Amino acid sequence: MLRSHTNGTLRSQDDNQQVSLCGWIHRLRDLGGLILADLRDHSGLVQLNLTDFGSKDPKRLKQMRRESVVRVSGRVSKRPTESINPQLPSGEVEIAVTAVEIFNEVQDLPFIFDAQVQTKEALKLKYRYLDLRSPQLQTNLRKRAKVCSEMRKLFEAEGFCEVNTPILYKPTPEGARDFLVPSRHYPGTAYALPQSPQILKQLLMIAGMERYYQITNCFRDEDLRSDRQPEFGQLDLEASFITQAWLHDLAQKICRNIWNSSSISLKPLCYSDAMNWFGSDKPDLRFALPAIDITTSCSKALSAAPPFADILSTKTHKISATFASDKIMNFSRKNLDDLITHMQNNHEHKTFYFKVAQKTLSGGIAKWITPELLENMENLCLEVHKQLQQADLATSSPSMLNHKTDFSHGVWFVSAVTQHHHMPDTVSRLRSYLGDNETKTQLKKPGEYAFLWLHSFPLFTWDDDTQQLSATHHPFTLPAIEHQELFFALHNDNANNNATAILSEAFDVVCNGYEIGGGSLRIYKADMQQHMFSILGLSPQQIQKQFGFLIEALRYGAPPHGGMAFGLDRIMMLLLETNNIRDVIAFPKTTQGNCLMSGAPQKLQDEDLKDLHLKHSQPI
RNA sequence: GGGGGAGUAGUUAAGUUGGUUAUAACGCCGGCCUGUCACGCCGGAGGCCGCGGGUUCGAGUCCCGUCUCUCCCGCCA
Repeated sequence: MLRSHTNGTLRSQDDNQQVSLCGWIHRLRDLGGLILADLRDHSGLVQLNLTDFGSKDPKRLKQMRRESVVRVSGRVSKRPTESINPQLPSGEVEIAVTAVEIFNEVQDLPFIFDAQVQTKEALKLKYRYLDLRSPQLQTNLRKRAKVCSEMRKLFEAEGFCEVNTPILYKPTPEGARDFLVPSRHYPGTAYALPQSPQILKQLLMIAGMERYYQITNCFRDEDLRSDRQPEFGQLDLEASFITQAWLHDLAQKICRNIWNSSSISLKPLCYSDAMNWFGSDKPDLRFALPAIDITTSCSKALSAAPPFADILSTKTHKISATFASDKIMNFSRKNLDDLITHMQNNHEHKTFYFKVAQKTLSGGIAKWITPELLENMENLCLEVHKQLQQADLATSSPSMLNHKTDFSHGVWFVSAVTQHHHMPDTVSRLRSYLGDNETKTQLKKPGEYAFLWLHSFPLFTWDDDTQQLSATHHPFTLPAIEHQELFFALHNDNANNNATAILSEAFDVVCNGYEIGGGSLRIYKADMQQHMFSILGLSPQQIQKQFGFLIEALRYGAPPHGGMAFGLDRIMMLLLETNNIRDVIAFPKTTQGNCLMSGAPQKLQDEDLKDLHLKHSQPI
């Protein structure tokens, strides 16, 4: 060992000990007759007293610049009482340094990475290894490792076996664009990097593994965001002979373990309720603020109101309302204008408001709201809140409404759309706007997490672009047990009017408005899987070519099975309360998919292309 | 594919209706300083104002193009 102790762990009990320490010079303070420095390693800081050393060897002292990496030898000594630093765990002692070895001097640093100043993202990414020295990123990476290690313990205890599935695999037609790796041996062919190990883990169930898990990276070649990287961590699992209820309990154990809280419960909420109440399949249930459907009750009352004339003239219109009481937020005229502007960025949607104070209506569309309509809206709203209470959702939130008197002060928001099956997403946007203004609204308490088990998703979604049914979850999802007859009654001829009414055995785990995981029971019979592909518009030839091996495998004794996957990056973002995915990944890429540190992706040389049987489509 | 924001010293920023030598803080270099811990004080060096074009007597500033970063929409089960 090059060192005898770690820096941050030295205490007054170590007084007089002879020590060798390694680390980086964190700061150096030359007071003239007294020279002090902080030495940093993973355990923390300790103060070096370099006064004697510096007078003997001023040349080497000069080399001990900030961030040089050194070994020092010396003796632990208690600091004078008046110089104890209570802020520092090792603040009662310092090291009287007698010898210094400089492993590496340091050039002028490209940025001041331990200062409060916010350095530009691009520069930090270029020197990521320096940025990673910051305490915050160190903590984040260590916390991520801790979560993974706890997960491994949990899965081992539950009888799961970790199996590595290949990174070089096969392009899949579902979902996102694949990253492709051209093959050298077979001209014109390519591997794809997996978007998830979905089929492979199902094959492991057919192989009799019974319980598989893997902590692995998955790849999607789509445009990036502050919470999205081209490769991302997944906590993936699959199990045989299980039910959805079993998966719910396992998911709950996983969340309790990660958040280290035994009181966490994944509260069940079905998809249609989520959409009707919150206009979203991943609502943030730290607060209530549900919408009510007033389409039928308000049409007559509002038919004379000019703002609604256009929308009410369409047959498919939908009108919803949400009440935000003064208990949550006292809206100024400016707040309201900001909010309406924020929500109005889609032409098919319109949102209006009116204020209530002491039974008097004012502002916005107040003059078209009749007393009967208002009464009706209050009753509908109370009814929904009652249902939320019964489902144990958002019950501790100050936004819950229990009595008529709760409506005496506040703002009603009325959203109208020309066409929608469920609540308009204006409802969802209104909720997230109010939620995000927590300094004003105080809807969210710090450190609070609201978990949901979203279930009963529709099996299919109608895709207007392709004029076809697509799988809501993925094409391996088992139709809801009670809807399997309906499923087999579907034809592959586009005349499936009631296909979207068929529910599935898919579910999502939602936390604070983020989808952190999802899964399903899977189809385990060949004929059902084949039928599914044909309903989705695949020809028998396509099915055979792309999924023939899976369908064949299902004929050799496939057990009933199901599983799920958790997004590791999202979970870490929630745990560490950051909204940028770069904070939870060691070497992230930019939003254009570049690695500024290494310069990846890199231009290919002609000989590389030749090996891969590729040509540039245009000169580069 | 579309929209918003940003790019000035090593770093973070300021820069007025276009007008002398482009400011400051931190960092760096030199000097002073015996109890600091974001040490302090004095002095100094350091600039293709992202890149290319245009308007103008004159452009960091106005216009066009382009590159990069960033945030959002589309997209991502």
